[in-house]
Amino acid sequence: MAKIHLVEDDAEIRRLVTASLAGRGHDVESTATALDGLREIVATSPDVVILDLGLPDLDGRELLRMLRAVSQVPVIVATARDQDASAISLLDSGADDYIVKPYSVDHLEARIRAVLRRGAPPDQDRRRVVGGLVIDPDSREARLDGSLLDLSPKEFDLLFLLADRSGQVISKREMMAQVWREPYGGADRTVDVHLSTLRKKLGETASAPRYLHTVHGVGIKLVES
Amino acid sequence: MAKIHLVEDDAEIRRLVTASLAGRGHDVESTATALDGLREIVATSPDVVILDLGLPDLDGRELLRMLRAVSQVPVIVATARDQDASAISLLDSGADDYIVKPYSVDHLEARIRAVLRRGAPPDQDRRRVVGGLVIDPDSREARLDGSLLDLSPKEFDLLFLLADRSGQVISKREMMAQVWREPYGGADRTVDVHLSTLRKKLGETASAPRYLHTVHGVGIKLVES
DNA sequence: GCAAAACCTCAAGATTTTCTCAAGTTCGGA
DNA sequence: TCCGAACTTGAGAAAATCTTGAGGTTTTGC
Repeated sequence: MAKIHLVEDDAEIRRLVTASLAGRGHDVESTATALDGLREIVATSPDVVILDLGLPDLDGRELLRMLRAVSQVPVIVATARDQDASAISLLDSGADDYIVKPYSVDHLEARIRAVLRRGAPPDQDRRRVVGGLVIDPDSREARLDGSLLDLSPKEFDLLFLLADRSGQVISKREMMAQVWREPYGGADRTVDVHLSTLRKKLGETASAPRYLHTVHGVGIKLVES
Repeated sequence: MAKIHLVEDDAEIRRLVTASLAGRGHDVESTATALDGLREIVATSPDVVILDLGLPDLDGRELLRMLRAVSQVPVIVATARDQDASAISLLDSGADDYIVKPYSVDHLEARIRAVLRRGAPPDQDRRRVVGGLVIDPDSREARLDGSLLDLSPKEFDLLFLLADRSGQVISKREMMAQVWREPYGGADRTVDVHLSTLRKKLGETASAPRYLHTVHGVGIKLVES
């Protein structure tokens, strides 16, 4: 599920938490000291860091500050009950959440989820739907009437460009500029060939198009039927 | 923002989605059954319909078909994950988009925006309208009394030029300059021939013009009747 | 009412633009 | 380095469009 890094000096707790989270499908690594932790976190860039206070070599606040200098990773601070106040104040220093020891792994996982959800980029959905065609640039999947199309990178980009402005005619010159990022040298069959294979994969022909309609002398537009 | 109608039999989901969308400034109504939904949609003509599959009284496809018989309103189909394929296939049956349950309201709103955007005229609308003639240079579509005309590139450009300055007389010299980007050699039948085919496609003749009026000795002007 | 000038139409031939196949070329991973 | 998918390129076929020349019509000026 998520890649988690645990910084915790108590070997027993480390073993326990690691095992529990791993058992829930997470990818867990751990270190026992602040400096090791810092190094590992930077090297492996986990999705979340769980940081125990009271590490032997460095104050939690100190580690947090160093970490924030090099990474935006969400951090959950774990603290013993009597250190409560100090943990809360850590929220101001860059921690994203805290949990009081001893904690249950259920609780911990709930916090992890919350932090991940919060930090995740607003899940804008860039899907484009045109009739029976669904094109999702995030997963780079395109479906026709529900079944997945096997498209090469250029083919996908081309189809997305056309779908993004479906109904509008797009010139080959523009396709070349958008998809290839190159100026268009007139006598170029590259775009044509890609359109041709695209048509083949969409199960249509140039003379009987379902989606890719050529507008002679101008370009191509994507509209259904 | 938009007037939305939700058809969803689960009261809890209905309450939740309604509240969320309303909180974002939308005007939301909802119904729990297909038949109520149909009635309400026809009566209130919303901007978008969100349609849950698996309604108690009627199959989603059935409702969609009935709805399409009386309305062009954009429909977003909501479906449980295991019904995925069926939802996608509904795209062929008149749905405009789909979303998989459970969905976040963020997602839903993104989809709503997408379908509304699709229906709305593009940012800047370059269309020209003269009587029953509509000419859209972005899609390169020209319609006469609602039905699509099949025009060649030059014909389209010519018609657009005339429509762009409808009411004004435009000389052949200028047409040649604008559409052909070439100096005008007096004895040139090219423009005449194109105007002729254009008239044919507009269903008119030179002696009984509806749109293309000849101004003897000067040029042509496009005005209705 | 007549002739000249300006327009219109038709159809065939010339051109332009697209499409597709097949044969290279590249590029990244095994 | 070798293999294979992806991308390019060239050439010819196929479409679609454009142009041209030869009349036929309508309009204008006398």
